[in-house]
Amino acid sequence: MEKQTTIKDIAIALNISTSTVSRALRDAPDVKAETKAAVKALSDKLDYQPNRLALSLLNRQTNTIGVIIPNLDYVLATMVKGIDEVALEAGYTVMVCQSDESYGREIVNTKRLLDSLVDGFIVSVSSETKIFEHIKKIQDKKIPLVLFDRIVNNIAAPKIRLDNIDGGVQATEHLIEQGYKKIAILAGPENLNISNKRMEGYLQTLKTHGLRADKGHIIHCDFNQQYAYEATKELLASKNRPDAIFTISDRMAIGAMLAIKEKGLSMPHDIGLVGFNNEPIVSLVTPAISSVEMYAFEIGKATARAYIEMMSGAAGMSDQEIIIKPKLFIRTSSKRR
Amino acid sequence: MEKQTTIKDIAIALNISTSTVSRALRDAPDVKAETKAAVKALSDKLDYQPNRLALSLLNRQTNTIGVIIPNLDYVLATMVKGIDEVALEAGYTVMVCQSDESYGREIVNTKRLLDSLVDGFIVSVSSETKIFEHIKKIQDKKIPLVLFDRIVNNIAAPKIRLDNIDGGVQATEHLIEQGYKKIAILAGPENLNISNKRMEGYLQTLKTHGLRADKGHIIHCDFNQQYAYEATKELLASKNRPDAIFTISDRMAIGAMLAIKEKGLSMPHDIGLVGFNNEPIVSLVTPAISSVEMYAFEIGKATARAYIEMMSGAAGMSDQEIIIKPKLFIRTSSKRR
DNA sequence: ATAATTGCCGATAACGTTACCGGTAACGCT
DNA sequence: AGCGTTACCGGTAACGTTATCGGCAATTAT
Repeated sequence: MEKQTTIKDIAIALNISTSTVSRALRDAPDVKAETKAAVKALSDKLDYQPNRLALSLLNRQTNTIGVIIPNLDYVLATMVKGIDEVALEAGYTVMVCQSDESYGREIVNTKRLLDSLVDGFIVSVSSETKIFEHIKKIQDKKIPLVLFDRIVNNIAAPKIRLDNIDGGVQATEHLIEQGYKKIAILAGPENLNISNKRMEGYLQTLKTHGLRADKGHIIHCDFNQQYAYEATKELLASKNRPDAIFTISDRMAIGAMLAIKEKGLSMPHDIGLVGFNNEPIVSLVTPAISSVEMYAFEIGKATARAYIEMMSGAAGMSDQEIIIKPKLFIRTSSKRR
Repeated sequence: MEKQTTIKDIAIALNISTSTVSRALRDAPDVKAETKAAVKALSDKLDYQPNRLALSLLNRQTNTIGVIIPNLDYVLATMVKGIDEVALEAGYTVMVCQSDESYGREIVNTKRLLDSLVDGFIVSVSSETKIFEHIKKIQDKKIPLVLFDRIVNNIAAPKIRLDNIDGGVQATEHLIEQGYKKIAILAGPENLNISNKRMEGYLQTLKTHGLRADKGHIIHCDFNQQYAYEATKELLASKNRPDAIFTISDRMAIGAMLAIKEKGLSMPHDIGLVGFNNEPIVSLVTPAISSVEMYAFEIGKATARAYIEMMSGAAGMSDQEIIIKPKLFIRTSSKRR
């Protein structure tokens, strides 16, 4: 709250002009060595720090990245960590705003950051978002934009995401290989792209192996353990009981596991289970749950790098799509051979 | 990247002065109604948004809160959510920086936000931080500061935290009541205040009931499932095997659970287990783990409220300490009566 | 010796906004 | 007619910083 020391304070104290102080601090060539020394000594003593607001106003850039994410669950927090690491290294400041999976909050956050606080955006859209006018508005203003994880297809921007189809393929392929025949899937909300892609991989793989997905074996439910638990209970009570379940998140896998145990069924013998995300928790429950690693930290880092590259004016970035390959980690819950 | 519409653009287009535009936009009384209407119409059309940098520079305040936290685990992410909610409501923007449990990163983050980007701080220190000069520097500059969760004792600032001692008491009291006699504790790093306070509650309660803590039953380990798993394995193999374990986090509880199961012991019969944080996961594993709820979301909201109160110049805030009471949720892992 | 260069520094404008002061015209009052 | 009041608006300075230009003295080149 106290007024910060400014370049002017130093100038007055040393009886020179602010211009000279500014130059001295930036080590400009046309300043006498002793003047430089005096300025630097005093600026250290007064603990001078340049006012970033003034600089930003002048240069029309803030060196701040606005990151908009739907929540702070394990995966997104890890991605943010990756973004943070690379961005800080490159001298950017990161501003994280959660939309809390709400379309309205996402719009408010976008608007807020848009009034000259950031000079670019890194966005992962909320599961509720179906209209993308606010995202397009960013581009209309020619403000750099990178999309990651939960991307939007019909917007031309660098996109960094997991190969979700391949994740679904790997999980399903593995279950089939282990001899499971009736594989169910617990998917997320219907309009959630990442969920649909994982399911696409699942359906593809079934088809490749001449299997057909029972309609009742495809469940959409909220990204939530409780729903997964209940959905699994129903699945297990149905007449055409599945012998394996692929869930598109680990939280859901744990919900499913609970229902399976409650029913007195054993994994991997009676039921095979594969999750997604490879959260630390999956290797600590019993049985340990097989899960698809999505390299969230890497995705975060790649996202920040793409942003930086775009800022540095690299051409042809606008439709670049970086696709990270997932990898299935096989554990007890699905290994019966 | 395109230049934003400014007040000047509107002024020129309407052939009036910037002063008038400014007044019109702020609904000042001394502007003709039709001028106001024209200005507003054009500003809507051009999608004018005031430049916050210019305003901040002028008013010497940014309406931005710098939040510095050690990581983004479940508890802290929940707290940040609480801070976010209240702060946004009150018109503040929140800037979150993770120190990644590193003293160095914490200092860098503090310095970065200090150069006029925020006008106040909300801080939870990293587990590595033992020197608090960077925190004191904030106060030296008379910049508002609120501490939460992992607070620093010898700094005079509003503090919002859990009653960690009481959490330890509740957990231990419950285990004793259930008939457990040899209760071990898995604590965190030795200099971590929140861990030590929970342990203090544990020790107090043992004493109250005439029990003595075996030295070998007090384990310090990193906030990490893997370490907890190994520590528990050792505990269970020791000659004086405990009949209950209190862990100061749920992640550690799950690590402990894994070791207990591996040893073929049953909960709650052979071993009682109580965790801390009450993360959603604990009710989804088998057996469900008793855990101390710390109301992280509430702590976050209370923190933001304290910050706002302080900013509004309320006197006598400087040493206020808000202490949230925890509550033990009893589940299968420790209920044997 | 004169011209050109170099070394060093100061003044000014600009970034976008608002607070403050001052000014003009129209109106009403005595 | 002369005065004060009101309604409305413009000009200027300021926030902290740097880019640009120009200026002066001292040094070097011709």
